Amino acid sequence: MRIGEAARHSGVSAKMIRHYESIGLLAPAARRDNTYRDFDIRDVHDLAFIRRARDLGFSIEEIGRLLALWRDRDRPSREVKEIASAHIAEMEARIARMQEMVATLRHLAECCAGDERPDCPILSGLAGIDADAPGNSHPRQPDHADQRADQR
Amino acid sequence: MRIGEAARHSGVSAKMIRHYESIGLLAPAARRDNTYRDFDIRDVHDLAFIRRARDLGFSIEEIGRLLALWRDRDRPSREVKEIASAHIAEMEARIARMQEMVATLRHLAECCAGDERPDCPILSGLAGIDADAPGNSHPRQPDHADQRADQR
DNA sequence: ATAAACCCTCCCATCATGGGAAGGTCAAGC
DNA sequence: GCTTGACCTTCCCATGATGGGAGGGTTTAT
Repeated sequence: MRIGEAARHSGVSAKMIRHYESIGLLAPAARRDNTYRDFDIRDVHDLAFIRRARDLGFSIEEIGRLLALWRDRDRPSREVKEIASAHIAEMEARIARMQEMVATLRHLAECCAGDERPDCPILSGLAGIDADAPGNSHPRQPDHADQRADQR
Repeated sequence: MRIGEAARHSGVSAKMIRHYESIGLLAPAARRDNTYRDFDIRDVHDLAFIRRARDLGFSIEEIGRLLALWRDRDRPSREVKEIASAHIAEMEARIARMQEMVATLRHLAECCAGDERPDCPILSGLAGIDADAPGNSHPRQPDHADQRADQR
C-alpha cells in the first residue's frame, strides 16, 4: 500500500512516516517503481506501535529503544519496564512542576478582583511583591539570580 | 550596567535578554559607546518580571500582554485575570492529559514482571493488544485512524 | 487528453533556549 | 606599550515533533 493508506491505517501522518524514516527510527520503506514507498501490514503495525507510544508521551529516542526491544524476542522485560518506569517518573515530575505553577498562580488569581480597577495582585506577584510575606507591603529588590527552577 | 550584570540580577540569561529584545518583547536597550547595551534598575525589573512569568509557565506572547498591562496604570485587573485564568485552564488540561498517560502506562507497567523473561504487557499494549478487553487474547488489527488524541 | 488524487524531495516555521564562531572593547598587570 | 582575560557584539546553527507549502512527477478514471 502507499503512504497515504499506511497513514490512515496507522494513525501516523504521511509527513511523520517520512520523517521517522529519515531520522532512522524506521528502516527505509520498500519502493515501487523506484519512487513511491510501498508498505505492508508489518510496516503498519510498526507505525501503530509508534503512534501509541507517542500517545503515551514517549520521546522518539525512547520509542527507538522500545521498538528494538519489541523486535527482540529474547529481550528481558526488565529493560522494557525500566524505560517505562523512568518515563512515568519523568512525567510525574513534570506534572508536579506544573501543579506548583498552577497552585501559585491560582493563589494570585484568587486575590485578584478581576474588575475595572487597576489594582492587581497577579501583576504585583509577577513584579516581585510578595503579598504573603509578613509585614511586607513594598516592592522587593530582585535579589534572586541563580535559583533556576528547571520547569517546563 | 552591562548585560552580564543585568542577567545575574534578573535571573534571565544574556542570551535570552538579547533574544527578548530581538523579538520585540522588550524595547531595544540603551547603548554605551554605540556597542554595549546599558541597563538600569527598571530594565532589570522588567527582566525579573519576565523571569517570574516564565517560571509560572506563561508563553512569550502572554508575557507580552502581561507586560503591557503592567505598564498601563489604567488597566482593568479583569484583563490580567482573564489571561491568568486561561493559562491556568490550559495548564490543567495539560496536566490532565499527562495524568491519563501516566495512569495508562502505570497500569501496563504494574502487569509487567520486569525480570529476565521476554513476556511484556507493556510491549503488548503498545502493539495494540488490549489485555483488558474481555475475551481478547490475540492481536487486534489497527483499525483506528482518525482519533487524534491532541496530547502533549 | 485532461483532471483529480496521489506521490516525491526540499525548505521553512514553530517555541524557548543554548552553543559557538569571529571579532570588538576594556581594565589590570607586566 | 603590550599582553591577557573578561567582557561584549552579531550571526548562524541546533534542539523535538510536527506541519505547511512549493515545485514537480505518477497514476487512474473519465
